[in-house]
Amino acid sequence: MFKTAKAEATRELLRSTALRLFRDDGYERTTMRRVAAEAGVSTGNAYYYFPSKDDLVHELYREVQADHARLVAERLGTTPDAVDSPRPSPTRLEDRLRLAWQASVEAFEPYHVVGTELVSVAIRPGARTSPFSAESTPARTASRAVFAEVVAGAHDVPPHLRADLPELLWYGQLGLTLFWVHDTSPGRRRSLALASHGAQVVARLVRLARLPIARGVTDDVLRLVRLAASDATEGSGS
Amino acid sequence: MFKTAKAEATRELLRSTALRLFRDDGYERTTMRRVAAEAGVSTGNAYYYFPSKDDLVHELYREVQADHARLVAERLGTTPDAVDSPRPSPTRLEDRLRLAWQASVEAFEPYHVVGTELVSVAIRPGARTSPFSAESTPARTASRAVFAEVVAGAHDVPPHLRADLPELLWYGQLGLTLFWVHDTSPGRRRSLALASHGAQVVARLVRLARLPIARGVTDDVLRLVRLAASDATEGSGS
DNA sequence: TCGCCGTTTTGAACATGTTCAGAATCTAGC
DNA sequence: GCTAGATTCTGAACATGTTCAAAACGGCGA
Repeated sequence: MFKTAKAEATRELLRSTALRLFRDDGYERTTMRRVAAEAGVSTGNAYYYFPSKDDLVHELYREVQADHARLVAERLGTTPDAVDSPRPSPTRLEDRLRLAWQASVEAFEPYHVVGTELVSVAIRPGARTSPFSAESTPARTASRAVFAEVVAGAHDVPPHLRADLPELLWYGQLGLTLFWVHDTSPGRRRSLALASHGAQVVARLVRLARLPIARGVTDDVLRLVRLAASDATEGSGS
Repeated sequence: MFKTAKAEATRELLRSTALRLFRDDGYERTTMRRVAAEAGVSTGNAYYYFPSKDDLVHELYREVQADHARLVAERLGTTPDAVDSPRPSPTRLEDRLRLAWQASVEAFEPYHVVGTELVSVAIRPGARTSPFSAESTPARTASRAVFAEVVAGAHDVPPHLRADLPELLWYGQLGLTLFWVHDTSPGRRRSLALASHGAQVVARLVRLARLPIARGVTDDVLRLVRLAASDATEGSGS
């Protein structure tokens, strides 16, 4: 399917229309009929390209995720064309993490009205739109890659943490998103504060993890993370 | 409304019918029409008692929450009638916490098929069925009370942690539930393991928090928890 | 140009969540 | 016992997500 150029155009028109309506009017008021009508096609045609409304939400999810990744790459100076780098990219974990988490708040901001549904839809396990499902592995991988880069470029992360820390930070991102959805403070100030203080705490804990006394608990935490991480990959096999 | 005894009976019949159907057939196949039909009343009548399908899911949420609280109370020996206590209730945080978290996996088990929707519905901020919303404060408070009791009866929790630790453990419960929803291992073995190892990690961290070196990061974590905790109470004011 | 076949599009139809005007039933006061 | 008013219940109607049989379109070989 989607062979011809016209088909691709129709699909893209539907996609952008849906995203605009989601952004401006929220989830419920964005009717499949309305999306189709505003795109100038029939209702059935929308379903030809997007099998369900959830799939349109999934497009939104991917868009926002991509925006976040782009924003972080820019600010970490990871973009290939580093022509203009007004300030050098930070190398401390705390700074890099704060930057990544706060960037997510910024990237998500235009879609705060649909945030709820975004999360609600994203959380459904069966749905192929869930970030935990096997079929959306690319999106999930991309999301985790952000934090892999955060850790990779930090000079103050001990070697034995480098492999699993990104996963842990990704869970933090999940929690931050959950908080953000419920955050009604102006400018999402509380979410930004949570991101900032969260980064500080993580950095301190990582620093502490170097000490011999912390060795035991560190190992335990890593084991726990690995246990949790194998969930999605193993659970969805059916 | 719901003045007469017959009305109360109808309401209860609808409630139990819905819960049974949710448990046996899942969310989607439990139609409002079907609930009404199997309860022997008209569709409209179901809406007289439960304004939306989400409200029926909310009943399920409350039921499961109550089951969890009851189970934990039994095993911690907190029940008023402590006539038969085969073994003394544990006083170590690790044991109490493991018990509480693992009990949640047990209590949720019958409803694993609807787990997804349970979480999905529970997470919606606007909805009065959300555990974060002001209107379901009782359920949320009850849920947190479980962990307040876990901490209260533990002999190995330093004083400066006692106030905020329950909140933190409640977040852990949230995470565990999220994991459980996606857990397809037989007997939910992975979730039980996560609960067990999680309890171990928490206990070790708490032990570590006594040391002077950990003072700084401990304070930061507590600040973070308080920041996160004020979310629900403040955000829902509108 | 014509006809074939895969691709794209249509609009009616269906099931479900939800609303609502009114019918049925019950209770209280006489 | 009887009526007025509140409570409880009904079933049709509506909007929306989704499906599907069939129409329209488009390119390609004869």
